[in-house]
Amino acid sequence: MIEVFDENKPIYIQIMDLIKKQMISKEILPGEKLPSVRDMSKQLEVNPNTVQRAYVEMEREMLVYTKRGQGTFIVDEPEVVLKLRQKMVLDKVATFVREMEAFGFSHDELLKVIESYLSE
Amino acid sequence: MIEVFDENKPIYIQIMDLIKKQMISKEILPGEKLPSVRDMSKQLEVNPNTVQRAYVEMEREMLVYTKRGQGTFIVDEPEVVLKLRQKMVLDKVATFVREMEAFGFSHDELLKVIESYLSE
DNA sequence: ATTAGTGTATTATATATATAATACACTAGT
DNA sequence: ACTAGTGTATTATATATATAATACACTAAT
Repeated sequence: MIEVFDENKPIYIQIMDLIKKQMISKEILPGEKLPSVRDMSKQLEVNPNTVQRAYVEMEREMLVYTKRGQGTFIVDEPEVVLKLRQKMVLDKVATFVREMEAFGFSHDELLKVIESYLSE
Repeated sequence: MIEVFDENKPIYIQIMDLIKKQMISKEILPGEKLPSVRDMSKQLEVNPNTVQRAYVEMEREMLVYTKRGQGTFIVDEPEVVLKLRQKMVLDKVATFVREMEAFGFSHDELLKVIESYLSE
């Protein structure tokens, strides 16, 4: 499995994160078809059942839907993707801030660290 | 197990992260004794073997050492903790930036999102 | 010597995760 | 009707993770 987000997580979770990332960055658009379970499993060098599990979970989260015999598709409503984007961005920022605070960083220090990192 | 960092990770990894966080934020200092395997397991409501595994892994990483019959201790050299802090902070910042970029955020947008989050 | 508190080791069991191989069912195009 | 490409289901196996219960070995204090 390719490393896109975090290791030490189950592969099926990593696959879900990968697809969500593609939805958010508009690499896949509402209504578009995902690679078939078999294709995706070859692409990621992962067992088809693992991809299947990721697809089923995402269907449960109402982010994709399935047409039997045809494939699995991203939901058609762009609003859903927008909300996902907002939620994931908020989550990432909140987690980052919380963890930096846990390290003893003030908000000012935190901003400075990022700025200095970005200016390299 | 208490949720301090990330779920979807093995508990023994979460325990290691928890201790590292305490080292970095100076909640535990160089040379100090960690809670015994049995105490820690009660504190975290986790099996003793799981705590043991976390301790062994951290000894492998040279962040703690063990005196048989006495306990497990944070390394004595403050430099080691400083290096850990630098490494973990850099890692967190880099990961955060990388993931936000993957979401399609420019550096400017990224800074603005954090600033607006912090000013709430 | 005894005791209490340490780390350490062993064995068994359960659950989640991942792979593997195979089969079935639906859909679209020919 | 046939075929290729879909999702879906089943069964078996392996590995990592976590718990549980127990025992052993070392250290310090009494």
